[in-house]
Amino acid sequence: MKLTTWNVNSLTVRLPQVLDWLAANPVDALVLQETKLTDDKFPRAEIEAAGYAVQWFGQKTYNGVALLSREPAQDVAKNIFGFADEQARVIAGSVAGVRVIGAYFPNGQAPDSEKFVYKMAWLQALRDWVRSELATHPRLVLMGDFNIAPEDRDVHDPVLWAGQIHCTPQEREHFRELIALGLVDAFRLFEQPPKSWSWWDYRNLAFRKNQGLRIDHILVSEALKPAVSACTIDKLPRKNERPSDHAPVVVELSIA
DNA sequence: ATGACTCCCAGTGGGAGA
Repeated sequence: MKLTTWNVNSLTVRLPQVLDWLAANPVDALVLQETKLTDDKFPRAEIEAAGYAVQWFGQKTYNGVALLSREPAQDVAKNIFGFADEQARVIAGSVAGVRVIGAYFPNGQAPDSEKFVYKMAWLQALRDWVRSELATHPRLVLMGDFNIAPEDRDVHDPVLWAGQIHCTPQEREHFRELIALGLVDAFRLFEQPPKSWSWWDYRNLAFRKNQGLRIDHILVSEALKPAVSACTIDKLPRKNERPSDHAPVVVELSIA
């Protein structure tokens, strides 16, 4: 079983790249972030024609998430249960016996901003909700654009980024608390190339210089951990013309 | 370097992203 997360930074712009990628990389489920589409504009027909069932939850201009899957997802949920949120950030569904949660975590903008306060509240609500989801769905995968670089080795220049958004102690503590629910960072189960990032700024030739952050993650529950056989970042789409600034992250599970 | 790029909605610029 293969699962993938990809922040596409506008599905309107990136749909052809997503379909090309899926043709070359068939997966059981793919969660997208930053679709930036209202639900009436979602390209359902094109995705279904490519052989995927799809659920989506979007809004104008910002945010927006989707869950593509070979088998139709069951028990689909949108956003964090019990957390009133005007922003479309979470979509969840059960695919082949695995609870798949796709999330676009708030950016937070700056540690002294109102958006950071929202990010902290969102993270707390997510944790409480994921705890209850785990209780009912032990086989669970939480993946998406976390907008958190968990450790200094996830940052191209930890001195430059120290205390900056994505790298604050508060964000990293929230990441550790998610892990403490009984999840594991699938990427770190394996030896990885040093300087592995999932995002590179569009500016400053950052991709060419490999100056990035690892902020897109796949967390799998302890029940699924023994089944994880690989986890990789696919840098290839970042080399496309008009790429997303994020690369897809792929996890492989040795289950049917 | 208070920038740089890309997207969006706007409307011939500005906010947001990370």
